[in-house]
Amino acid sequence: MEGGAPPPNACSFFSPPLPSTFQNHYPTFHQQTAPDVDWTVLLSGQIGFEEEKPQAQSALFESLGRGSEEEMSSKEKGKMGRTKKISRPRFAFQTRSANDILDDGYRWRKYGQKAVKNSIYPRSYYRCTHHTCNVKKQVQRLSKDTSIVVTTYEGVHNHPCEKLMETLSPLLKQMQFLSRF
DNA sequence: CGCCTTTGACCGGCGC
DNA sequence: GCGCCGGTCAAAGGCG
Repeated sequence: MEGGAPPPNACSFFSPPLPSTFQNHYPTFHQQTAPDVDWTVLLSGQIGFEEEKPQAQSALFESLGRGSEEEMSSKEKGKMGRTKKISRPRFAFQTRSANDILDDGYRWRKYGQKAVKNSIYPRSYYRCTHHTCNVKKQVQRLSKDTSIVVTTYEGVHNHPCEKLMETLSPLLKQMQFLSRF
């Protein structure tokens, strides 16, 4: 389903298909990515809301072994306060990389790992460590092509990216200093 | 000591 | 109702 040749290097990944929301919220991707990362497929190039999902994305979800991604949209079960069923933006993309974990500038805490059907590799579940932010992501290596890692983001960060701030703050200080003259 | 991963248990949805 | 499956919890342990 990946139409066309995969972009050869990491940075070109950002050119056309990247959704602006993604760039806004994961600004450090192009700075932090390891050299061995080869961005192969960005699914859909848009935030995959549950109502309208792009073809490529549903195709990926199928290839990941999940029939449908509507599982989050049902009513509030409210048992144990465990489920917050809010319709959240979610999208997935594939990368070709030796390590499963991409450094996207945010801090993540792993909260689970499950073996999934149709895949010899487990799926890992991560949550953003920021208190007020409950963005999640799933990471899974494809069993068909073991060099490909599929990352699925769910939700939008409601706080700045710490690593970006770290990188930027000395620059900002210098700019402030220079602007006084 | 704080933050993280690991890991088995638990829960809900879904198909039969 | 039952069993499978995916997602989450939480205790325990590791590491700097």
